[in-house]
Amino acid sequence: MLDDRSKKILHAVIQLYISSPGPVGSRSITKKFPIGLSPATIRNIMSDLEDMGFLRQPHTSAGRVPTDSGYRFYVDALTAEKSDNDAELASELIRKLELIRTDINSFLDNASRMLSELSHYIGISVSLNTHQTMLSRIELLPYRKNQIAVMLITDEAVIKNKIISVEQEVSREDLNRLAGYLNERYAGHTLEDIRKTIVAEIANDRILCDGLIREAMAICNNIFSASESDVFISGLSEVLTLPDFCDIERIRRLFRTIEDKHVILSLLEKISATDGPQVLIGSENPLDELKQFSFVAAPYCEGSRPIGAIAIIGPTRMNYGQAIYLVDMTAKFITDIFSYSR
Amino acid sequence: MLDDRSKKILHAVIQLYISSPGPVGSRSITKKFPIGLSPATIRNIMSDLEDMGFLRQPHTSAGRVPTDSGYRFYVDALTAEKSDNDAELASELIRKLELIRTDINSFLDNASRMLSELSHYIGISVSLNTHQTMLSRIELLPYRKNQIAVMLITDEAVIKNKIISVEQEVSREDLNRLAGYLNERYAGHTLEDIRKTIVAEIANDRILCDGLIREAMAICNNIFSASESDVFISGLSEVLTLPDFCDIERIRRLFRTIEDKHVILSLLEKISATDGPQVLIGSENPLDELKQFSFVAAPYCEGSRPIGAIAIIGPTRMNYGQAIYLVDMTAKFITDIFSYSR
DNA sequence: ATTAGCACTCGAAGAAGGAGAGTGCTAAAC
DNA sequence: GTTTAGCACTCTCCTTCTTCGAGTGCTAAT
Repeated sequence: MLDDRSKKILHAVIQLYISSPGPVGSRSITKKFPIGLSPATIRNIMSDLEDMGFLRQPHTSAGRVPTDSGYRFYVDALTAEKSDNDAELASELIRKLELIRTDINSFLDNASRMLSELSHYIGISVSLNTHQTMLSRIELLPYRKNQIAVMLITDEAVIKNKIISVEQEVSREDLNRLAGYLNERYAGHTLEDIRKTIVAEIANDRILCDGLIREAMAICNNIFSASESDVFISGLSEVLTLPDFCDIERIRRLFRTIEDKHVILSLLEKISATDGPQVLIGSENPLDELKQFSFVAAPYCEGSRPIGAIAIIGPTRMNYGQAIYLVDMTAKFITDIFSYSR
Repeated sequence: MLDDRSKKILHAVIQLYISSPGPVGSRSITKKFPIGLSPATIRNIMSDLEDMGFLRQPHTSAGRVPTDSGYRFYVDALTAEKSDNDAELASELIRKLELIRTDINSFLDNASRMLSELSHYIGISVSLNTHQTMLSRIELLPYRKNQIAVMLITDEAVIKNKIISVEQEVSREDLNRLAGYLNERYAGHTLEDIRKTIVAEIANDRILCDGLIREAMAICNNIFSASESDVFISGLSEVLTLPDFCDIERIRRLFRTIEDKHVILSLLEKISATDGPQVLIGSENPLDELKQFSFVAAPYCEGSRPIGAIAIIGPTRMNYGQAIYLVDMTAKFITDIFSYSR
């Protein structure tokens, strides 16, 4: 659909714009890129690219700026040809990934931090709560008065623990019996299934329950009802250095949006349905508040089941090649960790 | 040291400045505050206050702005007389505090969120790792291949769990034996003490250890070495609405500083040594990057031992009365939760 | 088909000039 | 002696105007 020359010029505009913001003029292209064409010719081509919707003029007689579709075209070409990468970045990445491996307890925190440090954009990592998580074992322990400590050991790296309150005190023996029963019955099932089963049982036996069993049922219901996912966000300070973020109100809205972790979570849940790195550019983003930003995300898996995701949020004027590389490598690395430690 | 009239005027300047930034002039004081004095007299007094270091002129022929010492004087007077509070704020606070009580699992996250929502500044909450935490019980469970899940149940609300890697696989029975041994021997001791004892034992028995015991010792050392504290920060988007934060570079430095959780942690550790709400105003702050901001913090305790802290960070032009009220009430509330659930 | 030349456009940056708020000082009033 | 009115002065902020320069689109020449 685009001839080779047009493609080259589009890429040139985008690369210049990424390296420094502000409209790109025809002359600066001839200076930085050795295409054997004069500024006038380039102007004509740029005008064509504008008609096709890949470029845009902020105002008459200004240079051109990429549109979201322009970036989209660029990114698609990029992923097709697997860009060559900065060796320095690669070694830095590998060094930091090893750090993640050694501290499995806070790998999510470390991953988001690492992504933001290397990309200089916002780094995000989440553990997804797909309800497909499988229960390996459950432990119930008396905690304080009228409280029970629950430890859910799942097949993911993250152990969930929770304190729940109960109406009447339950002895350690009863807790052990209950835990034994739950393990025998539910180990190997997904949390979602267990929850459903328990709800059904409560409904059925409502009348004949004696005190302890009803208490036990309430406990189970509590345990398996809402299990939160973890969300880690780093590098908010990084994006403040970018000239793209000179408008405080825009940053505020962005921060406000991502401070609400549910939003991030549901977005990444959708994304992790497909595998490999996903890129959402500006208006492609489903959320209004994020339509001025770009989003590079990839799920990480245990086996073939996605159990979390990592992402980078930055301006649409993003170094996509680098961001995709970072996200892709990191997601694969984490997936590897889960595979080998099986 | 200050006569009554000067005090009133200082308070007037600060209150006007807090309600809207920009130098405060003598005439606006006479308009808003019914002190029976003319602008000229007030000018004279303000000039005196400037000599004493409580006020400052941004430039000749501009109004006055409070200095850090000015705020300090104001805050000291404030805490002495226990300011009367907004009834609406109070009821809102109580409503949200109840939410904290019902969800003990994420009370820190909720507390920081609540503080930022009510104050419109940055809300922070941390659980301190003072090494004085007492071990109630330890559970060891096989996790993945060559990994063990450890659950430390302490006398604080927060259960710490951790996955540690071991060199050789350890059977479930051995883990149970080890856990039993540790519980029998160390339950009731502080984590710090336990760590020291274990290090000493490793040093002593280095030569005679057989494989399993050495492995066990290594595990223990790993468990009790570094246990992280939790830090929750909310409301970064809130402060971006403030006119004080028009300088992006300043915000960036602030965000950069508080994104490094160690900094926050050590600051709050120091603060929680003394009880009751603490206020650090601008330059009183030990950290250079925070010298342009103010810090209101209070520890929460279990019994009399501080086990965490909550705080508000805002501009020096902060509504101190409200911030102190919020922090104080919240800290007391959390302390209460720990006392009653004993 | 490409390129040089040229008139034109538009924003950024700087200069100039009020307007306004507020001060400090002096002299009068209480 | 303290307080106040009056007044000249200062400094910022905002608006307007101008200039400058980068870059375009068009036309004619290559």
